[in-house]
Amino acid sequence: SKDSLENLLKEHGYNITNQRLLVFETLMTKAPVSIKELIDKLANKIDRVSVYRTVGTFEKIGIIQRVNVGWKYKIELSDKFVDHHHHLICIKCREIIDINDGNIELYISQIANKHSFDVQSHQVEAQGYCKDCREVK
Amino acid sequence: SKDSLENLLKEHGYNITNQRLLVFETLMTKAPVSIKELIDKLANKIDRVSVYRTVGTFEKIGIIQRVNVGWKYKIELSDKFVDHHHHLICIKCREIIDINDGNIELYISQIANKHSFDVQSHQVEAQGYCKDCREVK
DNA sequence: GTGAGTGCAAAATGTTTGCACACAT
DNA sequence: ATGTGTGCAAACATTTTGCACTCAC
Repeated sequence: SKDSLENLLKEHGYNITNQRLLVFETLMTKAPVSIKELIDKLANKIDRVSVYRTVGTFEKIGIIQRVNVGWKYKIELSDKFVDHHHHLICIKCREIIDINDGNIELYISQIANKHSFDVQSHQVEAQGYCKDCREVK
Repeated sequence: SKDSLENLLKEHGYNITNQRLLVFETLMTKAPVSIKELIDKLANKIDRVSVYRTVGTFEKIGIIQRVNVGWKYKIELSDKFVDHHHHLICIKCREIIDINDGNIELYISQIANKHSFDVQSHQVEAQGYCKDCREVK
């Protein structure tokens, strides 16, 4: 049921290029990456500028989403490719733990209804100490 | 029960200066502001660099918190000065609607427990169309 | 062949740092 | 008087733009 990169690109009238495939491939590693990490990982394959542009078009057609980590953002594949989830972020070791649970969506839509607000997307994020770090705090 | 700026500064060994008072005053207008807006509003009173530094120290001692709006961040007074809340952000008119509700904290702590995660702070944010904009979408 | 995509250079924007002077205590 | 805070200049980092060349279709 998950979409394919090629289809999404074609659907929106974008060409399939080696650079776009490479960026996508890098994002497939699952963990959110900062744009700097993305640029560095692909440094000798894609120009920095093209990484920015690819991220821009990927975002526009819903291939990726940005998640906020410590007031910088990171990039991860969108719900079209990965199950919808949220993040727990350890403020010591910087680990990012995915959480999946339907209740929160229900909760958000209830609140939104009260305000006649039509929700298109949402994020939940919590910072704290992960299992390993909470002991040595 | 809310703290005062002066106390917090003194407690942490910071001086009370006109610049810090001015930044605080600007944030009192309640709506989250971007750092650019802050700099511009105070342009002929405080140097850009000092705004950055003031935001840095305010954040360090918990006077302000950053909220994410469309992958940039904005700045607002922390829970020490304003009741804890979350945001609905209209993707058309950019209005930010505060939401207050205790259930979500309960929900987050439940999930965190499952992962033995010790939550220190959290954010919930939803994007969509506000009451006025959903009709003309 | 044609238009979309890329790389390179450069501009624009955002943020941090060093240092001399000014101000709060 | 002392040391913290500020402004200015400059460094540094991040993101965007212009343009000629290249590649996907």
